[in-house]
Amino acid sequence: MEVKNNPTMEIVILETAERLFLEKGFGMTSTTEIAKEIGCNQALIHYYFRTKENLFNIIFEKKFRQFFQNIFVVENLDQMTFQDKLKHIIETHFDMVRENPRIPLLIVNEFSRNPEMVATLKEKLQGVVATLFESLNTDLQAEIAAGRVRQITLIDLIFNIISINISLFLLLPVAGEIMSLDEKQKELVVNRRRDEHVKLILNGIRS
Amino acid sequence: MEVKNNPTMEIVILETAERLFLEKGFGMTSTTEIAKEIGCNQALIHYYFRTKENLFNIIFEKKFRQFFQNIFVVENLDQMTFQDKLKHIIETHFDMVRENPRIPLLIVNEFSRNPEMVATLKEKLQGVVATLFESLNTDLQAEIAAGRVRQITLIDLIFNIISINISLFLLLPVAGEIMSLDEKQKELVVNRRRDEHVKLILNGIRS
DNA sequence: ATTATCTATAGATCTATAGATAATGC
DNA sequence: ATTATCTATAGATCTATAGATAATGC
Repeated sequence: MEVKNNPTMEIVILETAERLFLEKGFGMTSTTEIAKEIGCNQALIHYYFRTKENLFNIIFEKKFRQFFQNIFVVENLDQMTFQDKLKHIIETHFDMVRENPRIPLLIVNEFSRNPEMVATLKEKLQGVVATLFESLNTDLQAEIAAGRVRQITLIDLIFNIISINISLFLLLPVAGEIMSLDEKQKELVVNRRRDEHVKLILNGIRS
Repeated sequence: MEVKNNPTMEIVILETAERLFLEKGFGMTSTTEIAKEIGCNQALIHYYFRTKENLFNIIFEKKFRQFFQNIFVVENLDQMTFQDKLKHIIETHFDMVRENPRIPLLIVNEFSRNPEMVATLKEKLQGVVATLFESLNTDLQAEIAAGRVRQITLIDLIFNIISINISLFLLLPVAGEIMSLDEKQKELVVNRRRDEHVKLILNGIRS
């Protein structure tokens, strides 16, 4: 129950493990490798976190929350039109995924390795986004009633946004290789796609 | 140089390995496990395929080709309008991904494990789809010129289609769990999304 | 004879723990 | 004294190969 005096090593382990788990996944990352990367001995990893599974779960939970809590971090949208709100939401989400491009892959892979983990975590974030979604749904229904937006459920609309944003960063490494893009070109593509996603979603729900 | 007399076991190994690699990935599938699943001894896997890496590469190459060669399997579109062609392409692609929902994950994961593999394979399918794309691009440019479609590159349009279709099947396991959907409900979602994808893409490129 | 399958095993991991030593906080 | 770090190692894999035995094709 003491406050840790020197949490540096614990943090270094967490950061290094996070990087390696995100890069190579659970199965292809060993505690031996984490230790070698840090420059300490392998027993130290287990001293702080007991098991590899435990270390992974701590990191996974953090990343999972980070991703889902920030699905739509949106404030001060009250004055905006529905179109502008949506544009803002798409762009905010896009930027968040750009900053965390490997989390979706981590989650998808972890789900097939251990579905219970996701099952456990989902309860913890139930209702976090509910309020935003409720207000957004009111707007959406109003737009549909006014004939400015075609018949579509909020869930489909949100799924469209998440899908298009996530898959860009999932596919970019492979697509970049196939199309022989260097880093600079990839960045141009990302910026172009950001606008394209807004256009696609906004146009895509017109009536 | 002999014709194999009894290729049954070789095929059984390929099929079992394919299933396990698709389910759990390269790192978390062992040749021991493949053998146990089949009911033979582990040495047999190596007798037929020498190394695990080699076995995986054979399967990966097959899946990679299967996925990219069939990106758009489309025939007899000549009589159709651009809208109908596009609808047909989206639905065909959707159905292909539905039949092979785990290939995208395999490719994305393999790329971060071994980028050279993808680099090697891309050359082999260069130009396979080029002809279709060329004819489709002609149509697209005509539509844009006629003012029926907004300014968009063919590559962005295709990327939109692939993205939205792939991410549904990548995300469905996790999303289904989070939304507590059973298999029947998931199937309903998939059917609903199929129509939604067509609407999204077609509406999304309107001018 | 040749090919397929098996047993056995080498050698390289990998995870986790026990127990020794070094560093740190009173 | 307590906590952090290290060395050493047990025990469980895992991949790959060597060499024995069983099955099959002439």
